[in-house]
Amino acid sequence: MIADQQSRNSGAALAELNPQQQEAVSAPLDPVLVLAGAGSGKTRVLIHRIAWLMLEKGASPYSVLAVTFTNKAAAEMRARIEHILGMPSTRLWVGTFHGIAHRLLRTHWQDVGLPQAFQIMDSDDQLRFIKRLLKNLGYEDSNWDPKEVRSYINHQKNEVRRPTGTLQSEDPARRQLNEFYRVYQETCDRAGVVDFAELLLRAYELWSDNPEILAHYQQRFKYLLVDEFQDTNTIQYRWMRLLAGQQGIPFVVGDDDQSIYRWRGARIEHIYRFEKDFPRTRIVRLEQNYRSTGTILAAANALIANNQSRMGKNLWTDGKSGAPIRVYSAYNERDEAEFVTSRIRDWEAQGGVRSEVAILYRSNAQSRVFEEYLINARIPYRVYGGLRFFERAEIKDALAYLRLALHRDDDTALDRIINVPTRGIGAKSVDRIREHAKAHSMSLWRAAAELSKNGFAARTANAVRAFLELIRSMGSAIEGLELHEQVDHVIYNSTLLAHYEKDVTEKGEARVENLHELVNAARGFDPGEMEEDLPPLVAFLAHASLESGEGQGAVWEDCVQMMTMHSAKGLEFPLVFMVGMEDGLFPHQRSLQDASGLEEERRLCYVGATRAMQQLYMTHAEQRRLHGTDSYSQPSRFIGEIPDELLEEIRPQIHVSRPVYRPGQGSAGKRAKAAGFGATQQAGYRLGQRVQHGKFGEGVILNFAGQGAQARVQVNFESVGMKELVLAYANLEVL
DNA sequence: ATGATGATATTTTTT
DNA sequence: ATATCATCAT
Repeated sequence: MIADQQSRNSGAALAELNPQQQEAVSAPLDPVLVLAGAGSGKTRVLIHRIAWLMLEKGASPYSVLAVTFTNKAAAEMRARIEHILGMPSTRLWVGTFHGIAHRLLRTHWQDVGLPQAFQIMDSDDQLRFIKRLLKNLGYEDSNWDPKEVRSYINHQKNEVRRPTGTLQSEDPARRQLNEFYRVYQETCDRAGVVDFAELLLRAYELWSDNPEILAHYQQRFKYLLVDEFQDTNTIQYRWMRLLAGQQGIPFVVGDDDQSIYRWRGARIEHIYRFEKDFPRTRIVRLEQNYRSTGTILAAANALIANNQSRMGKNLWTDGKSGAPIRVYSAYNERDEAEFVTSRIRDWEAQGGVRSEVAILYRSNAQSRVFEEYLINARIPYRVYGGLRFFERAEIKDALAYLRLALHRDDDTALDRIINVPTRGIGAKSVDRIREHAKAHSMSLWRAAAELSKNGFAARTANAVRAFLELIRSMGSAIEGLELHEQVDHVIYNSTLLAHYEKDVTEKGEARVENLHELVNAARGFDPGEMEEDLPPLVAFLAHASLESGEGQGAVWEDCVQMMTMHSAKGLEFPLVFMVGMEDGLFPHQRSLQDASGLEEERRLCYVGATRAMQQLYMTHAEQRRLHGTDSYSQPSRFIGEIPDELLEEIRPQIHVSRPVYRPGQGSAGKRAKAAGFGATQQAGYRLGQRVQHGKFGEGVILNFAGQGAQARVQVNFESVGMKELVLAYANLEVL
């Protein structure tokens, strides 16, 4: 299921590559832009380029910097490089932009004015931080949404803008935001915490402000390789341009048609301007696809051709054209799930492997119905996405204790756990601690200490003192312990464990399990060379912030894979279901405002379709329960953009798929409600039946109501949407 | 200080 | 449907 299966150890850098791949891999030592379509072996080319540089050009591993966007991709890349070189490549820098920036900052903390033991805030920490600060500054009533403030600040940073540089704005609201940004940054600096965007910005400034340091790295990293180049945002691009300078040899690989992260700052334009910024750039196109059938590629090509702004590429294959793309029109989301489930059963019956099947959807909420049906059919599945290990509340709580035990002045940590588990220090008291801290510009810790001596009522004072003492004793108790013993000590003595053990629900059990798993993670923690000079606990905490912990405790069972189309990027599956293909859902309603939003949705659809190797299904529902109410929509326009001759419409089964009653399942009530809506057939009509109306045109029957002469029917018309008609007068023609 | 109740707003995700 | 958040009563 990982892309690029052809990668076998070839021994030589150029073996088993097609001519275009070879051209890219062995391009002269000048800047190279590889435009690589889906499934054309782009990561493979990047890896072989590194091997080629080292084996053919005698490049030292020391001179190579390879950058990716996710930790998973970085790990995979390192493994594949080691595989192809046949030796461990510890000297090679392979990492994410953030990981590399972090490493630079740990080395050069003095040059960028950070404390040696600076802490990293993940976006959740950042949000809490902003909320707290907003409160502190009395912005409570101004209807500022903390999330919007966060995205504003991050956006500024991603665009390489400091508050000082942007303060002069005409718009007063904007000026206020910038002012807040300024205070936010000051507060971060004082607390010695760094958010994700700040990692990149500081690393950028490290170089832009210190020519001699920049020169050192420019000399060292002669070869700079970037994967998924279309996902770079402004700061990342400027950073790599700085490093490349005049002498560096960047090798970037990307696909403008697979750019789906504009909403988080990625700029496709970097692909377009690359050859302007780097003279003598050689552009290589990889258009031969090794993944999908001709039909799937033809559909994907036709679809993406509707986008105006693209560099242009056409995927081709010398393989078979394969089966048509099958389109199923369900009449509601349950029918859709049942259809998919039954097709997966068929796949299994024919000896297919479950992990070769993927259900792809636009938004996470859509997974639920499929889970229900798959559970019922006893088909194991795995849902990707959702909370990762280190993002779970109980884990973050435990880590906050550790952080506080390590640095008393870590306000973010203190704020998080001062009353977790509840120990009688309520919001009011915490507010007073904040006030005091603010008034005397001191940390929350010191403020709490001072107020506990003089200023709180006896009961609160006692509670606060007990808390302070708890942290102090933790601090001294964990000194000198092994990392996993430190973690173990904290989860017990913080009473977090006992607190969650009281919760006998599944949720509570999972939390207890997670806390134990945290001890395990600490036991198995290997700082790697990036952080080997740091104290283990500091390294562990940085690791926890930077790596959210994908794949923690993953059970390797043969499972159907369920995920959003976003997270499917880079993966491939023999059998793919793209579900919820409805206008409003996909393309998503909120992207329909402007053309560029729609184009990004189309690229997402392109990404989804090109995941499929052999068989692609697209399904949509006439009626869908969304946010608790029913909505009705038309098939996605993207289906219409695929030539008819590539599609095969699957007629709804004659039996109306009414959920079967299953004894012992909890949601019988729900089901009864759904089924009890009315008959599923009525005098020549059935649910899902296409009908023609004199005035409204074509539509689909979604419901029946009433009896005899009052019998009514709900029809979703293509032109006017939902209508309820009295059968006796409607004069519907069955199609 | 805390648990219950009602209003609100619901893409996509990595670091 | 559901999760999160503010407000209110205990």
